[in-house]
Amino acid sequence: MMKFNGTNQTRDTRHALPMALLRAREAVMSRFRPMLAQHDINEQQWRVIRVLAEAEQLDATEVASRANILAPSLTRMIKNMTDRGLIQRAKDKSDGRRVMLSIAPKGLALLNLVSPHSATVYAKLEAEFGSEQTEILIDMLIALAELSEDRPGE
Amino acid sequence: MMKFNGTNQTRDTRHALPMALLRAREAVMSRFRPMLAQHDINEQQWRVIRVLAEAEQLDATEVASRANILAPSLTRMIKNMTDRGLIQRAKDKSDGRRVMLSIAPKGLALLNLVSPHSATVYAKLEAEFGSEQTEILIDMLIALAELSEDRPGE
DNA sequence: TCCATTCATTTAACATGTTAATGAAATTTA
DNA sequence: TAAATTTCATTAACATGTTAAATGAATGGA
Repeated sequence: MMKFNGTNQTRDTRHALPMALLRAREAVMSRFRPMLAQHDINEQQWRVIRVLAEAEQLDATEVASRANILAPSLTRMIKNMTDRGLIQRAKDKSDGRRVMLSIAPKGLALLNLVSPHSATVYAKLEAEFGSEQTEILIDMLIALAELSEDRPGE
Repeated sequence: MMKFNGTNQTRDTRHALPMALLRAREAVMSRFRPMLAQHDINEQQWRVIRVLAEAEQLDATEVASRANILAPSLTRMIKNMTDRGLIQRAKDKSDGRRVMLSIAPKGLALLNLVSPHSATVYAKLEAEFGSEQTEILIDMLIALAELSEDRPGE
C-alpha cells in the first residue's frame, strides 16, 4: 500500500539512516539513564567525566569535541561541575584564551563508583545483541563517522 | 599505554556504543542540516513533517513516538508549526483529550521541495559508505532498537 | 450517578542544542 | 611594530530535552 504523498521521494522514516541512528541511540541510552540519574548526573556530564578521565588535562575545545558537546553548552556545564567538585578548571599559562580542564577527585570517585554498574548494563546489552554483532556495529559506526571528518562545507 | 585511572572498567569512549552512535549520527546529520537550514526548519520539525506525511492523521502522542520527540517538546512545536502553516491541528470528536495532527498544504509543499535535495545528500552518503554497508547498518540499528522495546523498568 | 483512576496533553522549571555576536588573546601580515 | 585576522571562550536568545506536576477528559467500578 502506497502511503507516500505525491512525488515525494523520501524514504520511510523507519528505514532512514538518521532516524535509525536516533532510535538506536535512544534505545541504548534508556538502559543507562536510570543508572546516571541515581547519581544525579546526565548523559553530557557523564561524557565529560569520561573524556577527562582518559586524559591528564584538556582545553575546553578539545573536551567539547571529544564529548560531542557544543562550546556554549560546555561553558554552562563547567560552572555546575566545578561547583560540585567533579572537574577542575585552570587557565593555560602560555595561552590566556584557553581554559584547561581536568577531572577532580570527586569526579574520579564518581567514575569508579558508576563504572561497574555501567559495565553490567553494557554486558547485558552485549549479551542480548551478540558480542560479535556489537563489535561489528561499533566498527561500522566509527567508519561512518570518519567518512564525514574534515569534510569541506558544501 | 594505559590511560585509564585506577580500577576504572569503563571502555575507551571511542569504542563505547552510545558514543559511537552519537558521533555517527552527528556526522550524518551534518550533511543534512545545511539543507534544512536553507528552508528554515530544524531536524525535529523535519521529522514531524515526514511522520505526518506518512499518515493521514495522527494524535500527538503517536507523532511524538514516531518522530522520537518528547510530548512537552511537541506541544511547543505544534504552535510554531501551525502558525507557519506546516501542519494542522484538530480535536478528536470522540475523545476530547486527543489532539489530532495532519500535514498542511505548505508542509506538503515543503516536503516535496526538500525531498529531492535530501535524496541527493543521502545518495552521496550511500555511495561513499557503500549501499550494502548502509543497508546492513540500518538493519542492525533497527534490530538494536527493537531489543529494547517494551522493556520493563529495571 | 459518583468517585477514583487512568490517560492525553499541557505547563513549569531547568538543562542542553544551536546559531550569532562579543571580548580577549594569539597569530599573521603589511 | 601596528593593523588585520584568527582563535578560544563566553554571552545572548531562542529552540528542544527532560522530569515532575497540573489540567481536563475518558473510563471502570461501587
